[in-house]
Amino acid sequence: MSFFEQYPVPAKSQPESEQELMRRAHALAGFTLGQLAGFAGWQAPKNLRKAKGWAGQLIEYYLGASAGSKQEQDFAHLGIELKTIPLNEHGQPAETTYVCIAPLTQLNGVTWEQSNVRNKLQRVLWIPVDGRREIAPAERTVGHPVLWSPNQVEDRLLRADWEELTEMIILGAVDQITARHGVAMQLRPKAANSHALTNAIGPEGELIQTLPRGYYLKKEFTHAVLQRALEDPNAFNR
DNA sequence: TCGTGATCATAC
DNA sequence: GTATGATCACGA
Repeated sequence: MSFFEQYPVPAKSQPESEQELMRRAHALAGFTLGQLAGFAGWQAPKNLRKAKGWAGQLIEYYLGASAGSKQEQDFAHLGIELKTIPLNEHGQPAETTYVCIAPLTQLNGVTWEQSNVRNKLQRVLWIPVDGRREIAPAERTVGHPVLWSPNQVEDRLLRADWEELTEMIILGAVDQITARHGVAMQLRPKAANSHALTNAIGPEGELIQTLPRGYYLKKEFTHAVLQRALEDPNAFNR
C-alpha cells in the first residue's frame, strides 16, 4: 500500500477535529523521516547540527499545524500543542523539551493559571521520533503519538517549578537561576547566542539587561509522561 | 557519560 | 530582538 493510501489527507491542511489530528498522527507511525520528507518533496539533512528544528517542522507540515511564530498552541482551535520528542536507544527522551519563552518583566500579579507555560502544556500531542545521533535523520523512524494532559500530580509539579522560578525573576534574581532549579521544569538560555540581551528585573528592582531565557521540561519528567501512556493506553483518552 | 549553557535556521 | 522549531557540545 502506498503512503498516500494510508495518508489520504492533503498535507498542510488544518485538521478540523481532534480525531482527524490523531488519525493523521497515527498514520505517520512506522515511516522514516526520510520517507516522509521524500513524499513531501523535502530534502533530508545529513545531520541536525544546522537543521535543529527540521524533524519538528516536517511533522508540523503533515499534521497541518498552523505555522508561524505566534505565541499560541499549534492547534489553537483544538487547544493542542505539538511536540516531537527524540528518544535514545533506551526509548527515553534524548533531549529536554522547549516549552516557551520566559517573560522576565511585567510579571506582577501573573498566576500559574494565566501563564503561557500552562497554556502550552494543557494538552500536548507528543510524536516520538528516533533521536539516536549515530543514525542519519532520514533513517529515523516516527513512533506512535501520545495525546497528554497533565494529571494532578504533574500539574502540581509544573506549577511549583513555575512559581519558584517566577518568584526569583520578580525578585530580581534571574541571573542566579541555573538549570538546576526546578524539579520537572527548568529555566535555560533561549537565544541566538550568549551575547543576546533582553530586559529583566535587577536586584534593586531596576531594569537590567540579561540573556533571554526559556522554560524547558526535564527529560525525567517527559519520560514519566510517556511511560504513563505506555503502561495505561487509556490514560490519556477522554 | 551527561547535563548545562550555548547555539542554529527562519520569519517578522 | 522575539518567537517558532529544537539539538549541539564541552566541561565536570
